Amino acid sequence: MRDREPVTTERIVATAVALLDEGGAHGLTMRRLAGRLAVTATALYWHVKTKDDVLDLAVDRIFGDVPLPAAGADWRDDARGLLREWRLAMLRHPWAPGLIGRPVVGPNVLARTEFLQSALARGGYAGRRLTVITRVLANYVIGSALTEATGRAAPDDDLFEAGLDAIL
Amino acid sequence: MRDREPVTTERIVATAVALLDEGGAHGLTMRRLAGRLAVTATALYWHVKTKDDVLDLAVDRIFGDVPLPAAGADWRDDARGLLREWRLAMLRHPWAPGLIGRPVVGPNVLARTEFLQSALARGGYAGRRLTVITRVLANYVIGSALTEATGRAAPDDDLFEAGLDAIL
DNA sequence: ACCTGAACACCGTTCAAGT
DNA sequence: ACCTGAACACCGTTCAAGT
Repeated sequence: MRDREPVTTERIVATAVALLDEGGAHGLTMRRLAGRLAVTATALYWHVKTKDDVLDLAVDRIFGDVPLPAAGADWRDDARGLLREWRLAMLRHPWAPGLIGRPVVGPNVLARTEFLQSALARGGYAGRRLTVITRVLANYVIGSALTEATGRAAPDDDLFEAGLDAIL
Repeated sequence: MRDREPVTTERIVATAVALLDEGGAHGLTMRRLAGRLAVTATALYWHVKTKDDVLDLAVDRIFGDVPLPAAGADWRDDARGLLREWRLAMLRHPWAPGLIGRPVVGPNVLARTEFLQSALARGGYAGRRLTVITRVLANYVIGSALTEATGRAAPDDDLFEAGLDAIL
């Protein structure tokens, strides 16, 4: 009852991210989420259709922290900088890579993917070659984050960078 | 009560895979699993420590279907053949990529990773370069399977193959 | 428009008890 | 050794009702 800011979708998502950071996928519960917002669990369903919605929003939310710089001089630096930050954002929220498999693509993820693609296009890639290289890079980042975030492989910035060297 | 074969860990895992195939991560329930085996939910806990154990076993189980050929003449064919089958196994069980993020590595996954690494070693990779290329390839496969299995990207064998061309 | 309360149909897991 | 039954502390979600 300390909590008197109105419940908004934004506050729901922010709190969901906090809960996920604290307890992993296991830590997010509609009831717990509601408790944090000083509201009944059932109240959430006025703002949000389902728990899966909350998960989708939470995943997209953390990609909002990946800086989307203005296109710089060097397209390669632009692309690699984005991929670097992309990976780091997921390592900061280790529950994210496993959830990235959800079918929904949020606006933040979309914007970053498009930035990557346009940087590569400036590098001379086009058509099918552009599609291939974009996918290879994006999938490499996702796979890396997934294995590193769960401790299956120790996070290693240099190794990740060396992998980029091998591709781009 | 039709079911009179004894409950074993193997049967538990096989049934778990079936349940996951039918209903995704959402479809696997200790109670449902037990029902299929004509046994009480609590009986499972004699064979298995926790539901997470079942998930780990199920993930490793499907990698047992990835053929581990004898090392052939062409190391590149060996490596790419394995990666191809690896991806296909995950696409046959779309719940798997998202669960691959669990910390536990089972023996089947381990054996396949080692086969990949040894094929690449035959190709002349060694030391740090070997580590890097192994990771790049494994992470590319995992990332591809993750995005394709959930319909975020349409599965496309040729595109996947073209990605391999760009790396190896 | 926004929230509560009660209710429904579930969960995973523990533990004493049976055979 | 292997399984049951009862129990505990939870879940997500719907829906009528309140303000």
